[in-house]
Amino acid sequence: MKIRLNTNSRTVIHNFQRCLNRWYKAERRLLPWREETSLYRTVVSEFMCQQTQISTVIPYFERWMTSYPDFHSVATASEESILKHWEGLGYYRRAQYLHALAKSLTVTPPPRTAAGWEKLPGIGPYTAAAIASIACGRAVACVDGNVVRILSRIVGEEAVFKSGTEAARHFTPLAGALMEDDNPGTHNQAMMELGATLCMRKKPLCTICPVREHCRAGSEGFAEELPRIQRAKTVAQTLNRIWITQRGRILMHRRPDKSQRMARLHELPTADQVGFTPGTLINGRSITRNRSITHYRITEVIHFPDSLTKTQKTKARSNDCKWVSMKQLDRLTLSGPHRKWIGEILNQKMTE
DNA sequence: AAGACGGGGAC
DNA sequence: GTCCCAGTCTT
Repeated sequence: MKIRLNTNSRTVIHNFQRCLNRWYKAERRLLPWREETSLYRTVVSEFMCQQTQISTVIPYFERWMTSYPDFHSVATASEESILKHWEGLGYYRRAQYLHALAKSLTVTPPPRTAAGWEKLPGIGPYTAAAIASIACGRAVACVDGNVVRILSRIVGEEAVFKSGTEAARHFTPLAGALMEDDNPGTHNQAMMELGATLCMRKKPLCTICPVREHCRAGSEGFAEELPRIQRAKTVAQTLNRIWITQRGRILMHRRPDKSQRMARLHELPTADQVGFTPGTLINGRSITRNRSITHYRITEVIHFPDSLTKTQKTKARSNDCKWVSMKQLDRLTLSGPHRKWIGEILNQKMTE
């Protein structure tokens, strides 16, 4: 007999909800934003959790709450400080959107509906539903990567989706049909918790799943193959950067305000920005580091030229490069990998 | 609708 | 190495 979740049966839906809920109450993890709840803590946790694993978020969340206990303290903080708290977490636009959101809430009161939240910066369908359900008690289902994975397995959906976004849209009606009107926030968190701790991408724990009797792929043994989502092919890139110091200062590049990525963050200047042609760097000392983000694999080669020509210094200045004292370096916001590499280089130099 | 975003954990 | 995570925004 094939298992097929009948969403027209109130009895079936009710049973699904009850099994899920009972499991969640017994097994849920204690997370900082669950132990103490507020609208503010929900909003901050949802921003930090976008495309980021919970375990990565927790220390950032704690530090954030110590520095910024409420929306007001975020709204009045400098962007420099906001970005510094986000250093290493990635997707820095989230911090800038959260800053803008806090400022807007000093003018307009917080929305009470998902549609209202979705109009605010950095909030899309998922985050709007999460905040509206968890903090405002609205019965809207959130569909994140966890929920897509669970629902694709429950119905045994073998179609290939072109993107995660398309898959989320596809499963939104089903997620809504499974929604528990009495306790929307708990239901949504239970779904995501199930995805994070049992219905995992690899080796899902189907034998102890509270809703296994409703799951087609689980009962037929192909849960691990779902969902099927097309991924972009890995693209390799190489970037040459320059490490140049002069009288206790280091040359750093501040990314422009309008930069799509990492606006106003600092980096070691690229060879291009300082006017080094590739050929002139071949024989010099260098180190190589790798980083990856989404489907990009970036090899960064950091070169250590002895000095810059006058022309190169002029070019660097015109490209937003500035000499920064080593002491100030700690206060700038760098990307996570940059922060790490610079630390490694400085340690190396100390022991030379 | 597709591509950018530019971190990092878990295999 | 690959996959994808409590996704959103721009083009």
